[in-house]
Amino acid sequence: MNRLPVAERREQLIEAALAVASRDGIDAATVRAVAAEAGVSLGVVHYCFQDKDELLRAMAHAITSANLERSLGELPAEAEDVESVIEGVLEALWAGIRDSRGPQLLSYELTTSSLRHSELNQVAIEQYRGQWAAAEQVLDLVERSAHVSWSMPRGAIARSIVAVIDGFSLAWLVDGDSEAARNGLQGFGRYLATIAVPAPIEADAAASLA
Amino acid sequence: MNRLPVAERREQLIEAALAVASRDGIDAATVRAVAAEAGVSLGVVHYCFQDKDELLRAMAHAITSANLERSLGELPAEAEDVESVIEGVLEALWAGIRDSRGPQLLSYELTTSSLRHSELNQVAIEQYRGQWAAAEQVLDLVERSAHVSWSMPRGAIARSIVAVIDGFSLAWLVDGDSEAARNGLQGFGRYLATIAVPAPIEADAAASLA
DNA sequence: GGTTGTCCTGGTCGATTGTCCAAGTCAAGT
DNA sequence: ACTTGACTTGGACAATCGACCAGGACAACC
Repeated sequence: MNRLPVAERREQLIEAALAVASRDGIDAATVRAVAAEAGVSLGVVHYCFQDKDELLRAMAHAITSANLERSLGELPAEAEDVESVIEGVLEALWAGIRDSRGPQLLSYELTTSSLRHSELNQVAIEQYRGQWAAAEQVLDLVERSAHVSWSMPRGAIARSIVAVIDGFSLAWLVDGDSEAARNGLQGFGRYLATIAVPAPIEADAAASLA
Repeated sequence: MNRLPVAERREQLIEAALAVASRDGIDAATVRAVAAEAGVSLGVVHYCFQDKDELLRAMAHAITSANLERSLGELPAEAEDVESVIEGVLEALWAGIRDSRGPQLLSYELTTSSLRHSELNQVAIEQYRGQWAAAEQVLDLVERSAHVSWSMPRGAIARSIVAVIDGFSLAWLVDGDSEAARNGLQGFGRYLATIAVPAPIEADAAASLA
């Protein structure tokens, strides 16, 4: 067994916990299973983390960050008409979910666990705050790409984006119908396009017109 | 302890399991906790159910049926314009969820548990089949009340209704913002109204015109 | 080369879990 | 009254869990 500084060992254990929980569910992420996945002995976990809850909180933080990066990582930004931009963005978000079934299911397990166990109280709300913020950044991107603003409060739209993606993702996890999820999100994209309004002439846009 | 025929005892235990799981989460619904909630001794549970999974499956079936009855139970059916009918229907569905936080959270716990544990394999899909069917019946109601049909496949619309309600409900469970959920669902209602088209004259409608 | 402190090992403990069982209790039928 | 069968009781069991600990191993520094 390699000797590692405690900080690196923590990261390794967090990744091991993420692997176990994504593969077999959050209940399977026992201290023993995580230690085995990481290839270390049982005591190491309690040497690096005060207790199991601290490990789970760290894991939750890791998956939240990973989801955020994934969401904002590979968004297409080709300037076209509003509808196409929105469709492309939603398609990219959906592709990220479809290709990570285990972590996505784990996210929902973390949400419900957080709502039941006070030790994980902050996990769910942080998860959603991150997603709502990411959705607002997506709205920024659409605004800049398609030169539009919105006929509804941005916060409300961001919340809707997260809600709709969550809803279709959950259904897809249950029945595996990717096509239905795609179609549903495309329909939502068309709706989003209807609440986009041409942006007023602003400083930069005015400059490009001069 | 009263003596009861096994069938009635089963129902009582299912209700006890529902109470414990709704209040404290699905993990808290241990055989012992359920027995204590029902006021019976430990052995009774295994006298009435082969094992714990059978009890949980029965509980899941009960909550699915309850959700279905609740959804279709108190739908307003006053004939007005499409938008008002849809808004009223969504408001009724949302009210049912808002007033049953524990069971609603339990539903999501059951969904994720079902997706992880093969013993509960059928639970989630039955849950969703029920909800999709209920959503289609809601569409029926709107059609008859407002005399419209739809410019999209009914199945797709039903799936969207369930997805959107799921998504907003989940967010509401996390941050408790009822107003945001209401507003989001109202926005979805306005969208639904845009994909409703006036119904072609049919037999009964034609008769009422004669 | 000895010392110090970090990191790792593997066993052990008490608590909780699902499952099982031998015995007890009670109502109904003969 | 007595038997039969349905229902109940509460303890016992093995398995698994998080937590803890005494000690071994290793690298860095004096």
